[in-house]
Amino acid sequence: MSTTESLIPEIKVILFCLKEEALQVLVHPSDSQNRVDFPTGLIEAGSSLEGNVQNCLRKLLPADEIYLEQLFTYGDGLVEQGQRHLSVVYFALLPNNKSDFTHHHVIWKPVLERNSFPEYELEILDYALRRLRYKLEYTAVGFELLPETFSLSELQRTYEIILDEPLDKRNFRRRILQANIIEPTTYRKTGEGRPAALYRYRSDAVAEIKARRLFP
Amino acid sequence: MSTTESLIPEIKVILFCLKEEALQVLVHPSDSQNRVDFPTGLIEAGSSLEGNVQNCLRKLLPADEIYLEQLFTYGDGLVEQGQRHLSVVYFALLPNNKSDFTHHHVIWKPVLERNSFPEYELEILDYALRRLRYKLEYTAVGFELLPETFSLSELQRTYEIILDEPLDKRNFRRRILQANIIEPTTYRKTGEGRPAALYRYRSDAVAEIKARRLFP
DNA sequence: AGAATAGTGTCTCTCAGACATTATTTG
DNA sequence: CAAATAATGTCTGAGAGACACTATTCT
Repeated sequence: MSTTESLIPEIKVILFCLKEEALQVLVHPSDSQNRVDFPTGLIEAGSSLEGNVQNCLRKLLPADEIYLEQLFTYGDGLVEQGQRHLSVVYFALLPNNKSDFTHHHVIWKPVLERNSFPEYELEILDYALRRLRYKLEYTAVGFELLPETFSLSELQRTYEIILDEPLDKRNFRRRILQANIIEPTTYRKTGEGRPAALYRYRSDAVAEIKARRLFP
Repeated sequence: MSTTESLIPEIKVILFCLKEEALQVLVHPSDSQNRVDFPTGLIEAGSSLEGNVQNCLRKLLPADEIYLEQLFTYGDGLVEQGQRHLSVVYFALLPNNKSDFTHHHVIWKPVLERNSFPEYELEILDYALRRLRYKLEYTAVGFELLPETFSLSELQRTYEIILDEPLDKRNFRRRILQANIIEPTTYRKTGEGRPAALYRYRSDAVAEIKARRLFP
């Protein structure tokens, strides 16, 4: 009942990225054992919540305008130094061609290495993952993890990694194409096999997807 | 950029209820025109966020343990008296047999009377409504607006009011029954027509529904 | 008997999932 | 021409939506 306790409003970001055939998250490594932590920042009253998150990320990596979504606000999370935190948690997606940077205070951790995470962080991570998987199904948010143009095979692989299950090639293509959110570009050759057509998502589909966001 | 501005964390509740064949929300009526406001409370560091919301509601009405769900956290909402608010918004559902109370600072307003609400409140309300409708589809949350036992017709009517569209009787019953979340009880007679079977939801289905909550 | 509401079953069409072969490029 | 990856179409089963009549109670 001590109303004298101060309540510190902060934001937290769960930033996902595809690296080395695995879904990874950005964390601050910690001195001892597995006390990793997600990037966190005090909320500055000067700008919007999303703005705060973008600012927080800009300090850690050289990418701007990242896909963001509010996840949940936790009020009874960590009690540290006798102070309570009110954490507004976001999740964010970083295209994999922008994930190669080095900043000595953050590293990538595969989400499947579950014992890298303390209990509380794991809970948040699981929830973020559920949301990501869920959105993937109805909103095709997978693009946000890829460069501007990509092949259907790459996109399918992205889905498979996130969902952690194999998908049927023909059914996948049918679904994606008839969702009418991507459009073809030109060709590209890799060293191996038949060249794949490259797609990008339709610029007007972005707005459409935003509008489809039931959970902004 | 003035970090000196203080940021006041608060909670807000959008409480829905079924009254007079309409979906209504609880608001503080305001002196002039249409400046209604949703119930709001400062966050006390002593208890959880949900606890804070329940406390806030207990001050306004004689009902306990109400269905709650976190909606969204707004950081750039109202700027009042030079202070910014950080509003964690919840939505809540009140069974219609508990909605008859009088408290001089709150009233019920039908959600369809859209011009009763100022712009910002309307935005929040719309979002809450979308979420409610959405959850109704996959989680059968409609029960939370009815007394403990109810007929299938009453349940269907509830759905129709919330979704604001007529539903087919046979399809509705099929869907609800095969979802396996309600069980029959005994009969009751109304003055009119054939008596309807009364149902309640399966107590073990409550846990199931909670588990199905993708968005806690 | 008439008014009022409860309760019940079938058909059709669309969509999701399983599934194997051909096409194009490189070395 | 062998290896590697891209691209393509059909069938089947399940579930959603449209639809009309019979059953039980009350006055």
